[in-house]
Amino acid sequence: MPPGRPPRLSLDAIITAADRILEAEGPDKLSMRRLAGELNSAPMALYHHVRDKDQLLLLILEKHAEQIPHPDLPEDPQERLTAVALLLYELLAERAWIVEVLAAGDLFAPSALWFVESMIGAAVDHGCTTEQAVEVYRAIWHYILGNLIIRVISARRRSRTDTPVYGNEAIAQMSIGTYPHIASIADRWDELSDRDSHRHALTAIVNGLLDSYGPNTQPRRHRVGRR
Amino acid sequence: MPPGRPPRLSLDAIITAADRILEAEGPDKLSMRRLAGELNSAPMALYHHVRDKDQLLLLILEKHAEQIPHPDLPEDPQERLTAVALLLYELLAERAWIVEVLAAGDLFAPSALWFVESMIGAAVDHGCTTEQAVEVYRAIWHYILGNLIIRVISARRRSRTDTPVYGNEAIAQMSIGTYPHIASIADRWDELSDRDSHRHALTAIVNGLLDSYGPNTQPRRHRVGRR
DNA sequence: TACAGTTACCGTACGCGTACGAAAATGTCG
DNA sequence: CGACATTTTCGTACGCGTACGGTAACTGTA
Repeated sequence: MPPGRPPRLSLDAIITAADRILEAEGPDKLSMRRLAGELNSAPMALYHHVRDKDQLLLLILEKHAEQIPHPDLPEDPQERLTAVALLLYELLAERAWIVEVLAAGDLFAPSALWFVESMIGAAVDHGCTTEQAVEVYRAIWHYILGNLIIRVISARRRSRTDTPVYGNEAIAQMSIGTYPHIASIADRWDELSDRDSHRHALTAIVNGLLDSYGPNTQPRRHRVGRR
Repeated sequence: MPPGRPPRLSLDAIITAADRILEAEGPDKLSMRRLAGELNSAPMALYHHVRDKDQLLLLILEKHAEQIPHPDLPEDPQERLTAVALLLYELLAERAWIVEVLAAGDLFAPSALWFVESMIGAAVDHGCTTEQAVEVYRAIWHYILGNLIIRVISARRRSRTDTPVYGNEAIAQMSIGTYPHIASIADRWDELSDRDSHRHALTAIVNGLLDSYGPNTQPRRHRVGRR
């Protein structure tokens, strides 16, 4: 029996309670004070088990990641990389709350390392050096993160207030004459933005990255001609 | 002379003061209370001129954007798109504080619309339809944003505490055996992450996107084979 | 029993963004 | 001179994350 005051809280209980609030009432309702209340404890007591709120969210993500089965993947490296990236995207998109933490680092919960490994592995199988594969992985990750952040944040803003996003009027006004392309689609901007084109874009990005580091290919700083 | 209490504050003065704090002491020091103090005013007085802090930051960005000259660009659409994207990236990377607002929407200050227009225009010149060009632009923007966010946030974390990022120990432990590729570069992870490979990645992404929507090309949902 | 060591908890306090409504300072009108 | 409408400023208050230092509850040892 270890010495010291016996714990009343436990990391597991904290994570479970936090996850429950998250699922039931959304990320806005999850605060350290609220969580402590739920656990009949003081807010600062949580900080003995958790460094900060970000780490708590990360731990919740880890818990989720553990339960995600690893699917069978295509043989072809290029297809495989695309498939994993898409899978990762969709899993994260279902959990809007993580976006706030994801930015903190480029790797996530330990259990989610599988995704990193798969993506780097696919790039290596395709012919990349390990260093190149890491760069490919990071580029894809940056794209996914940027996409998620914009999607989540603007969705959240829409749900809070009914005023449209910041500068839509700016588009309409500024662009006439000066910015012909923008003007020509200004009225359909939101529609075009909402369309989930991420499948196509992700595929194209993967192709572009792998092509640039392809087998029998020296890294090219700029590829000017087409094909 | 309009009726009503004469203003003591002005939007311009607010923006200027905020920008000064930002340049001089960094984003951490810019708070609404501090800013109000600087202007010999009460915090809530600012909110008559500005919707919220995010909008204030956006206005500062707008002020910066006005002063950025529009450079000459390459003729070739593909090169041009890459050049604009790189330029945009570098301009934003110099202003780490904006990252926090950028997420709020996919377009930024009105003056920055020039970038959007240039990128969409280049894609159109390359042979994209307008709709496709918007998708290309957004994909590139997502990548840039994701890259910036990770770069800025992790840099900020490093500067605050000297403890390394979250799960580096997790990499080292978890990955041995299970995740061979990660294990093989675990010790060099930070080094590889820091390397600014964004030029190459951005070029490759642009190429991939334009190829996928290229001239004489039907939009392909998945391109499986190579070349 | 007394005391030290160790672990877990918590009370207080700070600065943050900002919602809300009252108050101040001007114009105009009767 | 009021009375009023209009515009701007501001005092108060809420909930947030969390730094800091104290206290409580247990173990072992003297």
